[in-house]
Amino acid sequence: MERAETWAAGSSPVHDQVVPAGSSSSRVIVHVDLDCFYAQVEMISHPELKGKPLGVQQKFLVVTCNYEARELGVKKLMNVRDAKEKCPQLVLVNGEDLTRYREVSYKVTELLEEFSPVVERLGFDENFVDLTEMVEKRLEQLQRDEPSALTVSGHVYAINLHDILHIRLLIGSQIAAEMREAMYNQLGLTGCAGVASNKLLAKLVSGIFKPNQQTLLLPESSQDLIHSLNHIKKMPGIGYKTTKRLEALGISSVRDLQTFSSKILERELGISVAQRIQKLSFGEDNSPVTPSGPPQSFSEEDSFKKCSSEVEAKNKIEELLASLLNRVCQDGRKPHTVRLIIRRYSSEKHYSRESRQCPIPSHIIQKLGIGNYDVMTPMVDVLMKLFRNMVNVKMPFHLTLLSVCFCNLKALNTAKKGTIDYYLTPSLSTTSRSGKHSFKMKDTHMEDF
DNA sequence: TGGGGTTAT
DNA sequence: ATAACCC
Repeated sequence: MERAETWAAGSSPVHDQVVPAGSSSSRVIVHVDLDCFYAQVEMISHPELKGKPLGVQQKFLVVTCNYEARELGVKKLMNVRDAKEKCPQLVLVNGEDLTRYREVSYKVTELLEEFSPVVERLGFDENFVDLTEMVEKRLEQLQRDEPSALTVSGHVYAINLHDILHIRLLIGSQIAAEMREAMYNQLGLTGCAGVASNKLLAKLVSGIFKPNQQTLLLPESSQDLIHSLNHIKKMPGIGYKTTKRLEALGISSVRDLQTFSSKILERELGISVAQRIQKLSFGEDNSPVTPSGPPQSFSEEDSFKKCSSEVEAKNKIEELLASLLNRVCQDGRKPHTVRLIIRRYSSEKHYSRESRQCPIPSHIIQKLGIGNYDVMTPMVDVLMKLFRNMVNVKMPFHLTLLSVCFCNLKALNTAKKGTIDYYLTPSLSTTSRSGKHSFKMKDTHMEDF
């Protein structure tokens, strides 16, 4: 593998900082970012596509593409028309079904969790891992087994081996290299990594050398890094809306935000957002790496030019629901809430969705683990009630998106017979022992209950 | 702009 | 239920 790079231009002043081992104030975080993820998954599924310019299409967009395509001028989220014009040889595959991408995405997260359980997902192709504890262990092991045996492989710039913070980050970058090696050996995937002292900096630095490389940020270079962002909208955590409001205040650069009056910013954006983003502008981010665990929700959506009848809507909802039920079945947990989301056509207005949600009736929840067709009809009925609550079907309407979401997921019941929980659990102490449903219990695995 | 996700209010 | 953020 290529060597790890350290992003630091100038010479670093050598001031020894004494931070006690295990000090809570200094963390080692890695951000792992897969290269053009959907395109990589497609090339693994279809090896004959390797070497060709490849784009992944959703509706009329090329949502991502491999580096061969990028060299020929194709960009992410480019129109299919423009992309074909730029690059007539472009091969397109449909990527509207996310199933395979989702599966591979979780394999990556699980692989990273083997290094350290504290892994936070960001989308399908990015993960943060808090390496602080693992680094501490390796440091202790080094001091015990091989005193003064820490070697730097490859060229690392401006590192001070007498600075314990540098050493800890360096060990973090060694772990990052092992993670990328494991991703390649076990899953065939390449990606970037950034190692730094917090999530913001790790994420920013992971993108410095692209593709399939990793970068270590030493604390002395963090100001250079954040000022290399030429606009505040590039700062993760400052989105479309906040950018507009900041621009209205005359703030456009990172330094503008750093030097802007905190009082006025708090008045304009609220204390929470103001304080958070102003700290971000200094490269400060104390947000923890929060283990993602299993997903909080499952959703499926479809967008289209026009849906204007109830029958049409019902057909689309049935399609979304069928896929969702398979996913819920695989997951094992049971959702207790269902939500329907729509987007209405509007000529100008920016992108707004409406939703209605309700609890899933308990008799439907019980049938969720096992099958498909018993649940299909009553669930569609529930969803169509939500639909008619949002859309007056007696009036003309024009929708451009439908989405169904299952959330409020609860683990399967582990209540054991004879315990208080058992008798307080309706599905166990009442329904499953009484009458017509009891035969179903024979088909399902009792240890699941 | 797609087809997903999360948290805060 | 919506709005903001992330990919």
